[in-house]
Formats: sequence, structure tokens, C-alpha cells
Amino acid sequence: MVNTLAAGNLAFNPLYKEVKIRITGSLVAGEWKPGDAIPSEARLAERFDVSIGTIRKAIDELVADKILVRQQGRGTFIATHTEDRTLFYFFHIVGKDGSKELPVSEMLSFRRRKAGAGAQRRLNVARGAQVFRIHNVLRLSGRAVIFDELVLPAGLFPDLTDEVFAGREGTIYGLYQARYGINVIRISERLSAARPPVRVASVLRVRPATPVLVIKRVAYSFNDVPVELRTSWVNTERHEYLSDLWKTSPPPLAAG
Amino acid sequence: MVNTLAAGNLAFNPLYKEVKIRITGSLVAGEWKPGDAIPSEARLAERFDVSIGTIRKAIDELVADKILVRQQGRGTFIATHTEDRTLFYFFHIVGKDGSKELPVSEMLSFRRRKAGAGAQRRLNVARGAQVFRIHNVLRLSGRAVIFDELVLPAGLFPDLTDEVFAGREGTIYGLYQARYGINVIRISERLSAARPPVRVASVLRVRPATPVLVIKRVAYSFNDVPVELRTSWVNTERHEYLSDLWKTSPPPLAAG
DNA sequence: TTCGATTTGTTCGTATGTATT
DNA sequence: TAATACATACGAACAAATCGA
Repeated sequence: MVNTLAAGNLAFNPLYKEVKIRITGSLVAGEWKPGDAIPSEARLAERFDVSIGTIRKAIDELVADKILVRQQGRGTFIATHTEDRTLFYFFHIVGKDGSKELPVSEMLSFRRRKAGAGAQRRLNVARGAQVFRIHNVLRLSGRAVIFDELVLPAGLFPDLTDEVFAGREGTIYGLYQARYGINVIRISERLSAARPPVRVASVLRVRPATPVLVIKRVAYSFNDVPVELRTSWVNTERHEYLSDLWKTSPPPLAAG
Repeated sequence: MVNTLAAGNLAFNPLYKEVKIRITGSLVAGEWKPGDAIPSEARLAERFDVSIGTIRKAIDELVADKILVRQQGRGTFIATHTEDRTLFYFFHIVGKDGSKELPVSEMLSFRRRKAGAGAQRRLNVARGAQVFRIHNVLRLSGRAVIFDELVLPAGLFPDLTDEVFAGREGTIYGLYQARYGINVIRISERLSAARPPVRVASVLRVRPATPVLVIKRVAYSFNDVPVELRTSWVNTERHEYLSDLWKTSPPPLAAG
């Protein structure tokens, strides 16, 4: 494979950006599966005909994007949605007492239907496209805290059934990844406060006038392809949404 | 078990981590002021007696932490809270129509008092320590959307008065930075839904039963020192809290 | 258990390109 | 134009972690 970086190309990308794109290309093409190790830096350098340093810089960014994970002495792996470390990256509800706990999910309903106007636009699917609409209740310490409504474009999840969904092992995004090769790498969430719909209030066992937190999420895969809409209604009497943003690991200690 | 010699024991940091710590040390010591350029990579390499590559790696992380900003051809600068780019890093309320707009703030009250029990703990100050308690209303497109309550440890803001606070130019964090050398580098926010206190409802012009978004924020400076508590009540009829988390710039384009 | 091969992590050095002043 | 500063790319050497023979 020859590295043809024609000079006339618009949008000059640095080499390491090109390498990054080609690596993610192999990911979406399925050349390497989630959990797999990708080739070593030395082999990638040979394959792309660039130096190891350039490979490393590309991988650095993919690690920052949480798409790859590196382990000294072992290799570089495709991040999976099954590791404890990544679970709380997409789950932000914590106890007001500071407790972090993963929810137990129970499916309440599973339907196939035509996408509504809003879902069409946000999922970027054609008019009349089919979607799955799934309702779940999430429990924390046995208590129903979250009511979830998922909308999935049926075209991306060919043989999905309620049995497959409810019978999954691990998280929902783990199912997307393992069974459909769909890798959720980014989410965008918009939060507001509102009164819950009666159905939600009933499941969460709150009075309809009780304020609840409403989270509207869009989950994206590579190339900013939206793969899931999710609306969550959260009873915030005992729990909160935690937004704790910092970039690298704990901030540096600095002597004044 | 074999004791693997004196090699990798505790207290061992990679060189670039040490450099990162020493650079932030110069920041907190005030050797360089916000907005200033820090010495060039070459000079820092000489000063710390390490290679330029090591300097670069340390600065890379400080840039990822949004503590420094680099500009090719110009230099490396201490990030300030006055740049449009950083403003929305700490302000997350956007219109439901997608509009992004910076709020106009108006101070409603300014008091000095003893810290309550909760503030003592979260601000890590002694019993009986003084705090400022400030109320603001924030308007978007002329509409009162947010009611803010700030609690500041008085010890960190020696000569702060209502005139200084209300007469500031720029943002609140810009005031902390420019006048008190206090650099907010990280915030932690916890969100819930609730009914507003009557005072808040009155300012926001909503009925007391209306659900509002409640945001409890702690702002941190270097070394995880808490410097501000803030509670925001947000009318989410026309606005939302946006949590859009991804790491590097836009995700890579990948051909399948 | 030890040892060696493999892989990533750290550090150094050099050269060249590009943006700014 | 020239000097400065960051950006990119290359290469080399050794350290540290992992794993299997």
C-alpha cells in the first residue's frame, strides 16, 4: 500500500491525522473487533509507511477520544462498553450521598413503528423509516429511579427483538457493539425539569406534580452518525445528575 | 515475592509530570499572570534541563486541561476567562432552539456572614469563617432565566465589596482571576429537579409549583482548592442544560 | 522459576514546515 | 526580510510491563 498524499489535495491534513482516519476506517470496516488488540505501533508504522512517533500521536488522540485503550506491555485495544471504567462515562446518575452504583434495567415494552417527525430529523432517517421504541425502568438499590424511552433506527439493528434486547448480557451499548458492530463513541445530552407523564410517574411511583429531571440524549457512532435517541425521566429525590468535567487525570499538584 | 529492587517505587513521576507540576507551581506562585506568555519551549527546556519533547508533553497536558493555550508563531499563554472560546466551557445553558447566548448578569444582593455547616465542609474552611453570599439574576434575550446564589470564602477575596463585584467588567471568573489571582480550572456540577423557593420563583416569574432545574456547582482552583459554591435555579421552559462531552476536536472522518 | 521476546512508556535528539511579529 | 515560536515528522535508545516458553 503506497502512501499517496497528492499535493493538490485540499484540506491538507497532517500525517498523523490521516493515520487517525485510516485507523478509524479499519475500525468501522470491522477489520478489528471491539476488545481486540490492533497491530503494534511498529507494524502500523510499517503498514502506513510513517514513523512510530506519528503512529503514536494518532493513537494518543484516539485514546483521548476513548476509542482505544493502551496497556504497557500488552498492546492497544479497541475500547469496549463492558469495562467498569467506561460504564460511568455514559451513566451520570449518582446518589445524593455520593454513592456510585450501576442500575438494574428492566424492559417494560418493545415496539416497532414508523419514526415520528422529530425522530426522523434527529436520527437522520427517511420518511416512513422504521424504528424500535423501547421502554425501560432502571432501579438503584431496588428503587425505580429512572424511566427510559429509547428510539433506535431499525435499519441499523436488523434482527433486534424484545428477547434479544431483554436477554442481553451487560449494558445496552455493549449489545450494540457486540451484536451489531455499532460503537457509541459520543453522546450529547440536554437536561430540563418538568412534570412527568402519567405513565412515567406511575412507574417511578411519584405524584404527577413532582418535578423530575428530563434528559434528552443522542448517541453517536463514528462519523457523527446518530444511532439512538433516549429520553430519561429521573426522580431526583435521592439521586442527582453528575457533570464532573476535567480532561486529563487528576489536576497536577503544584507547590505555591 | 521478589522485591524488584529500588526501581519503580512510590514518589516516582515521569519527567514530564514533574515539569507539569513545576509549571503549574510557577502559575500559582504568580510568576506568570493570566494572559501572559510563558517562556518558549526552548527556554523552558533549558531552565528545567530536559529536552524540548519533554516540555512539549507537559504543555500538551496543560493545554488539554485548558490551563494553557498555544498559538503557533506567537507563544504559549495562560488561559483567561475573558475569551469567547472558554466562556461556554463553564456556562451550559442554551436555548431549546439551539441558540447559544451569553447571559447578562444583575446583582440582587451582597452579604457577608458566617459560613453554614454545609458551606464549611464543601469550601473546606474553619468553623465560623466568613463568606460572601451573593444573589444574581441572569437574563437571556432580556428574560430572567437563571437565579444564582454564590458563596465565596471571604479569606480568598480580601477586599471584595458589592461595588467591586457589581462593577466588574467581564465574567465573574474573570474577576476572580484578574483581581485575586484565583484561577478556576475545574467545576463539578450536580443537577436535580425541584420546585423553586418563593424568592426564586418571584425573580424568575414562574409559579412556585413550576419545576425548575437546580444546579449545585463547586468551582476549584489548583490543587483542588474549592473557591466558590454556586446554586443555580434555571427556568427550563425555553432553555436547557447542554452536556456535550467529547475529548479532542470533532471526531475523525472514517471511510468504511 | 527464570528468561527472553514483545509491546508500550519515556526521554533524548534533529530537521523541516508554518505562523507571527 | 529576518528572527522567533510552535507544529510536524523522523529516528534512536532504554525502561517497564506482560506473557509464554
